[in-house]
Formats: sequence, C-alpha cells, structure tokens
Amino acid sequence: MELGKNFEHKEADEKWYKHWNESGYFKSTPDERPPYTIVIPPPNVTGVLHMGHALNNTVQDILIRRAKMTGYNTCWVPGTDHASIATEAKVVNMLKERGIDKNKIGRDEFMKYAWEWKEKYGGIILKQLEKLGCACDWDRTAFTMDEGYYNSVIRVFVELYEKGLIYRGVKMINWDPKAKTALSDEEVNHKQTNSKLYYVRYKIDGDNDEYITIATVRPETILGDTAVCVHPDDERYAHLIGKYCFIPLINRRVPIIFDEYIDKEFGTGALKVTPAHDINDYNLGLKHGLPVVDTLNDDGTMSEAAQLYIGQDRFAVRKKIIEDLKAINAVVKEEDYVNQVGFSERTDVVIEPRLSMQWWCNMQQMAKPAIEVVENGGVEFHPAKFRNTYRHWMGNIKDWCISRQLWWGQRIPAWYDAEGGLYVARTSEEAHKIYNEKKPSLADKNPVLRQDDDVLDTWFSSWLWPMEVFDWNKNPDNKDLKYYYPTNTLVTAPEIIFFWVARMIMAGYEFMGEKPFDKVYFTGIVRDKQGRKMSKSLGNSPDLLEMIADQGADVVRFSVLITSPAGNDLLFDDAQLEQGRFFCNKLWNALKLVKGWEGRCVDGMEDSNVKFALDWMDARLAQVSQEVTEMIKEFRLSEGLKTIYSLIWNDFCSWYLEWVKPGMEQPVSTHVYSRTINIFEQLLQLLHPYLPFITEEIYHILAERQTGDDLIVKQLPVYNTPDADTLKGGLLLQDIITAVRDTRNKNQLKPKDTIKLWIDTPHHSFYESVLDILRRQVNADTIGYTTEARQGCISLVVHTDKLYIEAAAATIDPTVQKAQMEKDIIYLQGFIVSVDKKLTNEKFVANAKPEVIDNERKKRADAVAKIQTLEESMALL
RNA sequence: GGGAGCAUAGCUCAGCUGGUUCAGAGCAUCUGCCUUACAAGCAGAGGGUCCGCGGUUCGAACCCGUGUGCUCCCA
Repeated sequence: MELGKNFEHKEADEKWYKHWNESGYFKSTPDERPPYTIVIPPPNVTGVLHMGHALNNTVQDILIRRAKMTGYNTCWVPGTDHASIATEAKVVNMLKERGIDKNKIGRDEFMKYAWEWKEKYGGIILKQLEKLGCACDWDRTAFTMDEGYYNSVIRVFVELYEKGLIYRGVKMINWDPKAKTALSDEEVNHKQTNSKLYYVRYKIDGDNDEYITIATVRPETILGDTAVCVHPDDERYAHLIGKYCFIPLINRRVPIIFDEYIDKEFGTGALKVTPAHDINDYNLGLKHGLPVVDTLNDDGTMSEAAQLYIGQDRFAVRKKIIEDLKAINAVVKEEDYVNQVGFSERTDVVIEPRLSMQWWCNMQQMAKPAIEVVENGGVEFHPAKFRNTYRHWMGNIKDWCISRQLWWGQRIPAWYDAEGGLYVARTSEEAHKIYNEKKPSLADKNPVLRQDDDVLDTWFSSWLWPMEVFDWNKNPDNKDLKYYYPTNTLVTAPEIIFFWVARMIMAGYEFMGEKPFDKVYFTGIVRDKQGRKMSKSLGNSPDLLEMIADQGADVVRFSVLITSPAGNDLLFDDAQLEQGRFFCNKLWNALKLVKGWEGRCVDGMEDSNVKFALDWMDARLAQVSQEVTEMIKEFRLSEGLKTIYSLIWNDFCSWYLEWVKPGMEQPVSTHVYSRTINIFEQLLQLLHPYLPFITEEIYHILAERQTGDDLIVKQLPVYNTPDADTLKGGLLLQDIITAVRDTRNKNQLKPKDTIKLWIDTPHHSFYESVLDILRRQVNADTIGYTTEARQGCISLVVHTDKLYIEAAAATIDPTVQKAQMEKDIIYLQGFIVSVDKKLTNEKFVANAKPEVIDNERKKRADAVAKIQTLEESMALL
C-alpha cells in the first residue's frame, strides 16, 4: 500500500466515526460486565460548541474510551437542556424580527414557536460533539423538556410540596427587568461598579429649618422610602426621637427610627429605608412595621406608586431625580463610590431587588445527606479543594426561588380558584378533584381553576438528570436505572458546583435514596493566552468547528489537553495546535517506516543483535502503561498524555526504531517485524482515548483486521512488572550513546565520520547484548574492549566505564578533555562531601529509613568509583 | 468583610508521603546536520536565589509562621 505524505484527517475522522457508530460501539445495554457511566452535562439548546465544551467533552470521551478498553460496559448519555431563560430570550427575539409580539400571540402559540426553534437548533450542538469524536450512546439522547422528563419534574414539585418543602410566599427576590422574571441568587453576578454616592437632605417635621442627610447610590428609590433610620447610640441624631421627616419632591411624611443595624461610620450615619427595594431595608421594615411602597414596574420603569417619573426607566430617573433634587437644594454633595452591583447571569442587566410572590424550595433537609456524602468521600471531588467551597455553600444554604415568569419550561402545577384557594396537583383534573373534596358545596358549579402562569427554574429540572435519563419517574424499577445508577463520573465546570452538582446530589438522595455519581471531576476554565476567560462577548474564543475542520479532531483534542493540568485553568494558544499536528505527523512517519519493512521480511533471520531493543521496549511499555493507569485514575489526564507522547516520540521513535532499523534496502527478520507491529499496536491502544481517529486509522493500516477488530474496543493488555535490569540497561545504553555523540560533536566530528570505539569495562555481557546497536548509533566501524588506556584517543567516562574514541578526523585537544574531567571530579567531590555529611550524622543514621541510608551509601560508592575512573583517565592524557 | 488558591528556566506549567525518578517537561534559544520515516525533522548544548524573611527537622521547592504580589468564589 502506498502511504500518503501526511495523515489525512478529513476522510479518516468521518470514516471512523461512522464506522464506530454503525458498528454499535457507542451503544450500551446492561450485561454482566461492570458499567462505567457518564451523563453529559447537558449543553444549552441555544449553544454552539466552544472551547470549554471541547475540554469538558474531550475529558469525558477519554474516560469513556479508556473504560471501554479496560473491560467496562460504557454508557455515555448525551442530551440537551431547555435553558428556560436563555432560549425564551432567543425565541422572543426571533419573533420580534418577524414582527410578532410574544404577549399578543399568547402562551400556546408561543410554545409552538419555541418548539419549532428547538427542533431547528437544538440538535446542532450534539452534531458538533460528533465532530469532536465523542463516543456517546446517541440512542439515549435526552432533553429536559421531553414529555417523560417534564412529567418527572412535575412529580418532584408535587411531592416536595406535599412534604412541605415547597411553598409560595412573598420575599425579596432578584428581579431581571429585561427578562421580566425572578432569578435565584446563583443567577446573579456581582461586579464591582463605579457609582456615585449622593448625599440628600430630608427636612425634619418641626418648626425650625432642620434637615437630616442620608447617602444613597440609588436616589430613584427615594420615592419608595418609608423611614429614615439612625443608630440609637448616635449622639448626632439622639434628639430626633419620635420625630418625622419629609421625603423630598413628594413630601411623604415618614418616621425617623432607631436601630442598631445601622453602621454609624457609613455616609452620614443616617439610612433611608426602602423596604420594597432592598433586602436589609425590607427586614428593617418588618421589624419596625413600615409600609412598603413598590415604585418599580416589572420592566424597570417607575410605577404609579412612585408618584413621579411614572413609566420612565430607572436609570433615566436616577439622573433626573438628582437634577430635580438639586433644583430644590436637597443635594448636599456627591462623591465617587465603588460598590458591588448585581447583574443578571443571562441578560446582563442590573438586577433590582424586589418584593415578589414566588415559589420557594426549602433545601436545608435535603442538604444534610448531600453534605455528609461529600465529607465522607462517598462522592469524591477532584480536585479536592472544591470540597471546601461546597461545604461552605451547603452549610449556609438558602431557600431556592424556583419560579420564573417565563413560558418556556415546566409550568408550575398549581391551580387557583376564584376565591384565591391553591391546589397543587400533577394535572388539572387532579386539582379539580382536590377542589371538589375541599369545597364540596361548590363542586357542582363547574368551578374554573386557573393554572399558575409561571414555569420552573431550569435547574429544577436538570437536578434530576442522572436519574431521569434512565427513566426513573415512569419506570423506577427498570434495569437500566438499576445498572447504570449511580453513575461513575461527572465532568463539569467549577462554576456550576451550586447550580447543578450540589442540587443533583440532593435530588439523588431525596428521590432515589442514593447518590447520583461516585466522582466529580472539575475541569479548569479555558482562557486565552492573556489569561482572560474565553467568552462570546470578548470574542476571544476561536471557532472550534472551523478548527476541527482545519486541523482534525485529534489535533484539537491534543492541544486542549496537553496544556490542561488536572483541574487547573488552561491558557489556550493557537500555537499549541502545532505540537499536536507535529505529533500526528510523527506517528504517521513511524507508520511509514515500519510499513516499509513489510516487503523485506525474512523468516528465521538471525536477529539476536536487536533482542535487547525488543526486550527494553516491552519493559518500557509495561512501565509506562502502569504509570498512565495511575494518572488516569487520579484524573491527571494531561500528564497521562504527556507521558504517552514521550513514550512514543522518545522511547519508540528516537530509540527503539533506530535500534531495530535495518540498513538501507536491508532485510528485516519476520520476528522483529511482527514484534514491532505488536509494540506499535500497544502504543496506539494507550493513545487511543486521547487521539481516537489517527490511532484507529493507523491500527487498520498496520495490518489487515477482521470485522470487529477495531482499536476502540480492543482490550488493553495486562502487563507484568517490567524487568528492572533491562530498564537500567536501556538507560545506560542511552547515556553511552549520548555521551559519545556529545563527544563527537565537541570534537568537530561530522556525523559521517566513522570512529573506532574502545571500552574498558567489567560488564562485558551487557555490552555484548547491545554491541551492534551501539555501533550503529554512534557510527563506529568497530567496537573493541581494552583494559588499558588507548593512546591518541579521546577518552570519556560513562557511569564507571571508560570509553576511548579513535577517530582519524578528530582534532584532539587533551586540555579540553582534561578540563571537563576536572570539572566532573570537583562536582563529584562536592557531592561526596554532602553525602558524607548525612552519613556521619548520628541523627540521620538513627532516624532515616534504612533504604534511604542504603541509597546514600550506594550514591557514595558510585561517586567514589567514578572519581577513580576519571582520575585514571586523566592521568593518561 | 468571609473563604479558597497561586508564585519553580525567557514563556506555559509538572514536581504525589520531606530523603537521586530532585531541581524536571513542552515551547522558545544556541550549535551541528537536507542521515536511510519524518527539516512539521535528527543529534547535541546552555539556561534556576524553587517570591522575600523566619521557624520545625539529621535533612525543606515540599511542613509551619509571616510579609509581598496575583487569581477566583461567597456576602
């Protein structure tokens, strides 16, 4: 077969993905093997694949493929999330472009458009995961708004309501005036913002012209003030007990109240109290029985209750009211002020704290087993540092605001009668039934029950993901759920530890009585090379699909992983693509070399001259394979890749292949050839989870394969403990080769100049086994042994063996050699001093472990021997 | 304000239970090579106050304290 100059990723990517998929390798059904299960963190239906997904899904794919090759029945469940608020915003926009107003078409019509939108765009991101090579079981693709899933969410709501954990109530919530919905605390981002602090004076109700001055960054809320509060110990205001003051512009008469909550040092020590628009003010209001004046409409404009600026936006009013206050001389001063302002996670508008009737979920009970299981390691967090974050949040968990004033999502299963009665049930019929039982006298009158207009927070559905993708609600005893749940590993971003991870654990215990997964691996955040988080708004994220099309999925996977130490952020730079591309090229060239031997094989050919190379490579494979197993177990995937990379590039290509390589046009023994193919296959197996496409391609080029003999399902061999002497011999051989080459370089010997090499050593049998390899590697025409110094040669010492290079072309400079040897001796003498310090120290000998002491003695003996050898060589110069 | 983390080669980072796998990798740099699969390569080399200070220890990049600088999370 004629091999191309390069690996052609375009054809290979497509060919192998199709082959794996059609061969059913991605599918999973319960069997006698142990399961290895991952549920995908469902991407948003509005989403496009970005670098974060590339990292996250590559990690999952590596874990799945590795498990596939080590005896597990692997199941990776893909799917998408309906993303209530984000999707609704997209659909509203789409309608707006078509000139359609959401509120005019009504709920049912809107939902039709939303589903249409979801059908059109919802699958795109999953298709993109295929491009990356993800080995997902596509038959199990789930969606959080599917009928069955919808029902499970409704059931969970009703059950929690019946348990008293869900309730309806008026509280201060985070209001997003753009999306016109409440948000949970987790959906609010606090950002440092440059604001102005305005000092405004309120006239005291009394005969004289006295004022009290407050400080505020939100002067528009003055219209909602219902008190001014000062500290009871504040002497400046002590005389105001029992007095009232007037809110400027509207002249509302409000009391001056006293409370220890006030910080005397802040501003003027006098606080305006706006119970409708600040959580602390609200609590103060409750305590002191203050009225609540809600001055905002749901779109962020001023309401009727504000009396002024009605219908104008809060930020426009902030400017205007200051002008108007200045006009009446009520503004004392203004200063620059840096404060934290809440922004909506989704729409990025400034959040308004607002009193609102919402549905709440009490989390405290549910948190208990979830805290416990992470504490005792029943659910492992990797990296473990996230346990602290988790513990802290869970320990202070607040009630969760679960209702959203949106249409796209699971509609809250609560119905109201004309009298304001509330009925929570799975269906309208059931709600009517409850009504009839409660109000039998009214049952005959065909009462109209109106369903709650709001939907549930998206996370109120996705917290059921690990169980509901296996059809928990409808069929709780099904064999899939029993087999795959709890799942093995969740791979996700640290930023959703509260949104999702914590809540999944709680839901798992609440509804299944069992944790949802054994391990959580938090990946890092993908940043650009300046360290900025990659985001759409910054425009610093490369186009991933274009990159895959351009470079191939393997190269992209390589580059996001190679730079991604376990759980740390990674700085992504296009330049890293090069390393991956070069590596694929290296693999391809190794393939070309080995395949080139196929036609030159000779049976029964003498090959004892390279036996050492074969044994050594086997030992290295066994050694590195065990290292990689440990690394993957500990989620050190990046290190695993580096280790395999180095095994292939250095050990296999740079050493092994050079050691067994036949001369030009020379034959190769069939045995060496087949062992080499076998070694190559094992390397491909190790690498496959990282670079699935090129490895599968090369595996099939290396040899004819029967149907079903594919790398993706080929089980990794179990390795014996590698032979320590062989490994040590390999290192010695490499050191000798490197030392000779270095000496050649330093003596201006050209690569083509041949040498004669003389070795003074007691280790003849080792040298015999590597003689031919050594000869070719240092371009020696002969190698001989000697027991004395060779005159006119360049001498060098490797470990404790003396080597002499005889070269016609060399310009030998004994002083250079002597200087080098002297340097080595001085270093070694210093080394011995440091070792002696330890060995003559009684406390060291008494306290250190015996193997440490033995090791020190050995270090010393080696150094002494080496000095002796060096001195002998030097004496002869 | 509360919490977590980071600081090691020019750059990005490994370094696990304190002790030759302890000062490492990749990239970058320098030298020599169009050598038979690979110049997208090969063969070599140089490069470090392990952030500062103090402590524990026979022994510290590693443990403790402290200072400085940076990052993130929560309120």
